Amino acid sequence: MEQKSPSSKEQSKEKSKKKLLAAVGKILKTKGFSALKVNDIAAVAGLDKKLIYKYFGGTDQLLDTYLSTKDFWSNVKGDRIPKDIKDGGQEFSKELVSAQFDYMFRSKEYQKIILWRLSEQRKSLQRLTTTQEEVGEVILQHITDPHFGDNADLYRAVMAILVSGVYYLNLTTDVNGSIFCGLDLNEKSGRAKIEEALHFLIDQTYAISKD
Amino acid sequence: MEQKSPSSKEQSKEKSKKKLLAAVGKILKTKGFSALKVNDIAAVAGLDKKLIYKYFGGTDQLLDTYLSTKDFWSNVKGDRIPKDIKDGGQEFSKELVSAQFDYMFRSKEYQKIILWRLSEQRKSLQRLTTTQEEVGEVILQHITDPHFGDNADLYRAVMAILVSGVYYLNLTTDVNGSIFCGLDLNEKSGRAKIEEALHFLIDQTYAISKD
DNA sequence: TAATATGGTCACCATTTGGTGACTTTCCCA
DNA sequence: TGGGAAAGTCACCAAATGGTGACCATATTA
Repeated sequence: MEQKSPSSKEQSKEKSKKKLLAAVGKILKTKGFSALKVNDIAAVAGLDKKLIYKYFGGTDQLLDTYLSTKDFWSNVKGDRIPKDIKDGGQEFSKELVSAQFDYMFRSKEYQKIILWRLSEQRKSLQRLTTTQEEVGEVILQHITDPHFGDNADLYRAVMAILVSGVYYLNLTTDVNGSIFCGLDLNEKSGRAKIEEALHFLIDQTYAISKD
Repeated sequence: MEQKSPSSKEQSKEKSKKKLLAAVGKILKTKGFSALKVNDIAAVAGLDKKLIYKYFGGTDQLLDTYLSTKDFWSNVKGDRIPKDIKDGGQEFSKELVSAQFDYMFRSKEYQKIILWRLSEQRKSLQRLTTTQEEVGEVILQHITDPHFGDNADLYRAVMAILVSGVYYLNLTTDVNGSIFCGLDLNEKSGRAKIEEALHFLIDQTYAISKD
């Protein structure tokens, strides 16, 4: 396979594409998905909107391309799944949930994408869901289902609640005041309390398999 | 204070106002808050959009009026707070969370408002948050804080997670597939599992105060 | 019953937004 | 070096959307 060195035209084109994709990210982070209009994207990119149609076919395809470049599971899956799990995944579960809680708090982009996914039907967003379910299913079937046996569904339900809680808590801090049940979710102390509770709940769930 | 019987004109006006408010609800339920445009609201109400400006001052005020008529805490607060709580609110907590889980599942309108609140800054939505926090605070301070003592914050954090989880799970069933951690949240069986887990987690949390 | 006030309609305008044809500029290559 | 291909710009159009003045119809009232 020969590697043709790109001409300056091709370089320019790729550069423009990247500018447009970057503009999408910037707008998403700052104003949310509803502000992703052709004119605005082009303006932020400093290019003519015609290029969006030329290079991507339209706004929708640009957004799909943008989303497909994002992989928000790299912070969780793969290398972070340890080989030797002796505790039925207890510590791993805690790490996973904590990582989600922390990562989403820091990544406004991820927050906006999750909100987007709650608001709009879109194949590329759907795919994100599917991927996450698939990754989750591997962990569940290989590690926790065997450990919990008859209670496998209980553990699944607990994780569904905790992960959902992590999502919602991070979504709500941005818009509403950051107070939830009297805890300030923008303060370290408040977030530490949540994390403590997450670990506590997971420990309690694992406790039932040690009767 | 004399009660003037309303003239037929006044009746007509009130009727039109109600039609407009009803149109808001209908659109919100079916298409979400982003579809709440002047033209569409007027069309659904079967009236001229000019009336929105005449009677409410504009779309924003119409929406605020709409939201202020809604009280989504009537299904929880007040009459449902029992007088004689012997268990530190354990059963009451379970009822509360279950009621939320169930109510939100059935009320698409409530779902859309919660999603709206995550998406847009708006005083009337903010007020909803404040009200909920206030109601919650009463319960927390009078019932659970005393019961949990030093662990009061842990209980608060647990409830924050559970309630958030309930919110998110009900939001996600609508848009993404309804599968979460392998559980189908549109099926009775899946929802029963979640409810079981909610109760389990609350029981486990109360268990720490009985060492 | 005639004047007035008000609910309600319609036509119209300005702005925003998505989308495209025609043009210019620049690079590549025969 | 000249012609073609492709990057990039600009002007323009159409539809959607927010907003308003002028008008009509009818109930109330002097």
